[in-house]
Amino acid sequence: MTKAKRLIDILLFVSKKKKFTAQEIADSFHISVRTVHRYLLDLSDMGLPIYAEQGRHGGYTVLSNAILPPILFTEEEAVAIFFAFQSLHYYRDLPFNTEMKSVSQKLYESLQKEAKKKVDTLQSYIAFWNPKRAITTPLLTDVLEAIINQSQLHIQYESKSGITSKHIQPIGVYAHDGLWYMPALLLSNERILLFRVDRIKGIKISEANHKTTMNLQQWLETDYEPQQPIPLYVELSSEGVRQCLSEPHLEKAVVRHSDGTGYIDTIIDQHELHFNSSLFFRLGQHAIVKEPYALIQLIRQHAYELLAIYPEPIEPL
Amino acid sequence: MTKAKRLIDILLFVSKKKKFTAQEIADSFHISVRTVHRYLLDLSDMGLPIYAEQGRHGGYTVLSNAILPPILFTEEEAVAIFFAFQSLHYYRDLPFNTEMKSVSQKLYESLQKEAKKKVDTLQSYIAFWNPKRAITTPLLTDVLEAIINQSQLHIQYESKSGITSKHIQPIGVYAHDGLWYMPALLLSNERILLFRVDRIKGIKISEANHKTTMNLQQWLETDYEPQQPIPLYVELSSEGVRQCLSEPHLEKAVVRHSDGTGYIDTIIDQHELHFNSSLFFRLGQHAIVKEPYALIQLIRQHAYELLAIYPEPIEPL
DNA sequence: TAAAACATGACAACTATTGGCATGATTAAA
DNA sequence: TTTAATCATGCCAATAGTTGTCATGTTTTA
Repeated sequence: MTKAKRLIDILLFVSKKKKFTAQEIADSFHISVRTVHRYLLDLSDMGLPIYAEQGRHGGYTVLSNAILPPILFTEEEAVAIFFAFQSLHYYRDLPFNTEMKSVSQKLYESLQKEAKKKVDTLQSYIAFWNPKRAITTPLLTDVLEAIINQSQLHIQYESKSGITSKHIQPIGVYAHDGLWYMPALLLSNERILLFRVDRIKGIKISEANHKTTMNLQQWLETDYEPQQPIPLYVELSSEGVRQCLSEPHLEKAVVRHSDGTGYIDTIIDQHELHFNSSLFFRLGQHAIVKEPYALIQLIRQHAYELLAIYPEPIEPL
Repeated sequence: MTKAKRLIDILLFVSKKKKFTAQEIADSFHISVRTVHRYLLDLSDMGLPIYAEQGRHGGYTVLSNAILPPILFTEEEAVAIFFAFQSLHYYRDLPFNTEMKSVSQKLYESLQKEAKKKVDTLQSYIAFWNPKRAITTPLLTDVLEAIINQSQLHIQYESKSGITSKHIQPIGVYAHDGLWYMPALLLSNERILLFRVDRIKGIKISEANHKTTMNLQQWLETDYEPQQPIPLYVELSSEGVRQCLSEPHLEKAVVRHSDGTGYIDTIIDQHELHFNSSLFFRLGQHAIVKEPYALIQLIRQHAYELLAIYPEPIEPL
């Protein structure tokens, strides 16, 4: 076992060092240069992408990035990795795409027949679907890099009012429903805004300035405390209950009676009114809003607006 | 290198066989029993969970599942695996949860300081968010197993009309927006329906009957051919364009003028009318429906219904 | 009690690895 | 042009590691 261990040690050493001479290795490991040559030949045979340059100032160069010591996985673990990769299948722009391919290949080759079959089955019966959008996110990788380095950014952003320039400190990125979002601190007024990465049209990286705010986890888990709290009370039919349970921002507030019907009794923010009016419009008689009056008014107003846009036809036929 | 190779061969052999005697290995590999004992000691030292039972009918037993030959990963590849696992972080019920944990641990231990830091950063700046629902999907693993075995199922399903029993042949499962869905062939009338796995309240597995229909990939990629096609024509303000581009089922149909405004000109199915009416209600003046008349009527009708539900208050104040 | 298994030690025979030396090829700088 | 630094490869004796055989124990079950 002594040689194998040595080989692994040297593998790790050289894959990290990238460029070196045989003499250096010999000195580091207290072995002869002749043996180093033999070892490197072995590693090369084992698949390490290494090449040598002849002559003065020559030496060996390893092409791959730093390599981890060999790891033993169980079949189940390999399947779990495939499963996780599967979950990203429907994203269009992804960092680490090439790496995931090479991992898949290495793993798949090592699997035995049955396990290969299991993976194949898995991939044909499980998916993590999200709308495979026509929208591309070409700047995702750049944004990601900037975020990991905690840089501040100047971005060109496409919003309602056209393309504007913004100076921001990103908090992180997250994917949701097939799109990538980036909450960031707007440095001009110290407010946190949410950007869609596909709407970023240009990036310029400023020097890192380490203005620590919150991290992404915190941001995602904030239970946005309503700044202008308004009580919401809605009576639900059983179908209304079913539908509202599928609305992330409301599901926790749904109370269910034994007969299947139920109600919502919670506090929402002023800003959510508009969003909710759209929901309760859709639900119609399955959700009767009792409070707040503002929401009822909003729904009514919407209804009137629409009736104005779509007037009674002259020839109804 | 000869011994290491042997050891790996034996490792794979025994991890697959699980229970065996030293003599069996000796015969299989044409080596002496004494050497087998020595090898097994080596494997045990290397971390293979193996134990021996003494006495007649004794022998060795390997505790882990089948093990893959050692694999070399680059740091980048390890990071890619973490990244993929990250994407599943917001799911509540997942198969392979324990395996993913053990993989993470093995990988993380092998990483060097810098790479560890990189992974840590990654996890605090990237997320794949989906509504971390209160809804649990306890039967997911069972459903999954049934699907992989291509079994037919009798399920207790909670639908609009209460809990009913259905005899189905699942096509697959997929996750979307934090919930798990299962398209399946309803055997009573040969139609394909979509079930929500969290609404399955009970499962009974029938014998596999291999009634091949379509696979999940096909199902997801079907561009549901409209059975009752209706032309849809909508004029959009620039804000309307922006919003409709975020609607998966419409985005491909949005045409943009140079001034930012645009229009939708496509064919939809009769069944999608109701869904669209809700969308275009929300957009109000940002999206003016010109065709079909049925959709306009639906929006008007909705508006009237709501006005009936929420009548003009007696004291408007 | 005998048989079937693991556990471990000793040792000679065998095999693989190592280091040292020699030779050659290639390259860049003196 | 020469020299020094480097990889590449072959040979061989010294050294180190591995193997098989035999011996001796222990544990468990028929």
